[in-house]
Amino acid sequence: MVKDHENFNFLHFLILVHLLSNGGKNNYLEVTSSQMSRLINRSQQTASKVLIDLERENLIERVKNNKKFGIKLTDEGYQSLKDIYEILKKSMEVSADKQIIFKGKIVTGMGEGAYYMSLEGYRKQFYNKLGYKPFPGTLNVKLIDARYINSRRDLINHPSIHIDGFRNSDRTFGWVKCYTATITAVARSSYTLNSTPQHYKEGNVHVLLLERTHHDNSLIEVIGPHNIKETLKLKDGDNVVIKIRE
Amino acid sequence: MVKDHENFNFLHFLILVHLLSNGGKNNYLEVTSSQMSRLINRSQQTASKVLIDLERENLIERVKNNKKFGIKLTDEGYQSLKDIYEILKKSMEVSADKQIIFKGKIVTGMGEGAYYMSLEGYRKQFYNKLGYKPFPGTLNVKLIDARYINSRRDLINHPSIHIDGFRNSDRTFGWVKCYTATITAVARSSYTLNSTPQHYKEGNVHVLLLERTHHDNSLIEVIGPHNIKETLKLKDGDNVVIKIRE
DNA sequence: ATTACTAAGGGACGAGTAG
DNA sequence: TCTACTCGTCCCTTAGTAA
Repeated sequence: MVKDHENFNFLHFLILVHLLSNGGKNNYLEVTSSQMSRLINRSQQTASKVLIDLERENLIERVKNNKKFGIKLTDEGYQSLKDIYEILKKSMEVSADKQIIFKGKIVTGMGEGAYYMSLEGYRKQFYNKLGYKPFPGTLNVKLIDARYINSRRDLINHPSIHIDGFRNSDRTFGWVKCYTATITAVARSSYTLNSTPQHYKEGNVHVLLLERTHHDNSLIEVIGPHNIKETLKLKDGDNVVIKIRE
Repeated sequence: MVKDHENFNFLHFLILVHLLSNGGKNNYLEVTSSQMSRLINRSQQTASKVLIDLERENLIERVKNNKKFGIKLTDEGYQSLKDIYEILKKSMEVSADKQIIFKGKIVTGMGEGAYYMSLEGYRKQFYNKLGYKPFPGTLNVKLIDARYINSRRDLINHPSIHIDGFRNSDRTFGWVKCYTATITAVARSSYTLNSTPQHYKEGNVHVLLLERTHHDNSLIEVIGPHNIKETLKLKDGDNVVIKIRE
C-alpha cells in the first residue's frame, strides 16, 4: 500500500520525518544516533540500526566526517514521505465531508409522528428553520445492522438544526434535532458502505431526533415537504439508504 | 513525539488510515480481519491482533454484528492521525523552501576567477541574467566539513541561472551555472545547521558552477556586484555561511 | 565523544485451531 | 465463514563493548 520495502516500520518513518522537518531534503544534517534515539524513544543501538537500514534501502544518504555522520534524505526517501503524506491528505479530505449513512427498512409507525407534526409549536419552527411545511406524518425506518444502530446512537453528537421545545396548556414538548439528509430507495438488501447501490429515486428530507422519544436506537424518523412514501413509491419492508450531510 | 502510547506501530497506522479514507470517522465500516490482513500484508491473526490493540487503546470502536464487526474511528483515533498529518504537513512545507547551506573559510584563489570575469562573453550574460556587472574576481570559499562538500557536489541538480559557453579565436569556454545566494560572515567556527550563528553583515551574491572546473568539490566560487571581501570586511581564514535559495 | 558489532531476552508474527 | 486463542519461531531491541 504505502511502502513495499519490507523493512519499513514506524521508527524508520519517524526518523525520516525528523530529517525532513530539519531541512534534510537539501542539506546533510549533522545528527547522531544518540540524538535520534532520544527522538524515537529507543536505545542508541536501535537508532544506529535504523540509520543503517535506511541507508541500505536508499532512503537516506550518509557521509562520514570524523566520527559523526552528515545525513540527507535521498529523492527516494523524500518520495516515500510524500506518498504517505498524500495518502493521509486524501484521507483527511474524505473525512472532512461528514456524511453518515444508514440503511434500513420502511416500517409503519405508531402514528405518533403525525401527531407531533400537526402541532403548531413545531410546524412554525420547521417552516422557519427547514424552509418547508413538513408533510403531516413521519416515515419510520427500521435499522437492522448493529453498525447503523450504533451510528444512530452517535447522531446526537453531530451538527443539527435545533427545534425548541414548548408548552401548551396541557403539557410540555421537548426539543427536536433535525439532520439534513437524502433518502434513496435501493433495489436489494446487498448494500454496504463499500458497494455501489442500484438506486431509484432520491428525496431531500430531514432525520429527526426527539428529546423525549420512546423509540430505541434502531428506529429513524424522517420528515420531508411531501409524502415520502408516495414520492419514492415505497412500501413497508422496502430498503432505503439515508445519507446525512452536515 | 507523535504518539506516546507505546504499542503504536506502522501496522496500527496503516489500519487507521484505511479506516479514515473509507469514511470510518463517521460510520461503522464493515471490515473483516482478513480484508485488513491483505491490506497490511500480514496474516489474519496479526490483523485481528492489531484491531484488538487499537480497540484497547481506544483508537477504534467496534460493534459486533453476527460474526463480523462494524468499526469506526474514535475521536482519539482520528486525532492521532490528524497529529501525524499536521507534523508531516509542516515538514513538507519546510522542505518546500529549498535552502541549501554551506559553511567554509575564505581562501585566496589562483587568479583564474578574475580572468574569467573579465571575458566579455561572460560579462554580457551576467549583466543580462543576473542584473549586475560582477566585480572582476571571485571569492573562493573552502569547505571543510564533508557534509558541505557533498552538498556542493549535489548542487548541479538544483535550479540555476544558466550562462552559455562561447568561443573566441583561441578556444572555447564552457557554460556556467549561477545560484542566487546570500553570504554572511560568522563570528566563530561553531556554526551548525541547528544553531543560530552570530552574524555580522550579509551580501547578495551568486555561487558559480563552471563546466570546466579544475576545482574539487571543497571549493566554492562566489561573485557579486562589489568586492565582497571589502564589503564584508573579510580576511583569508574568516568563516562565512552561504545560503542558496531557489 | 562517536558508530556499530555480538549475544541474549522479549515481543511480534503466523500456523493451527476452537468457538 | 467470522474472531481470536495458544504456542513456536524469528526478528527487533538492548546491554555490553570494541574501534
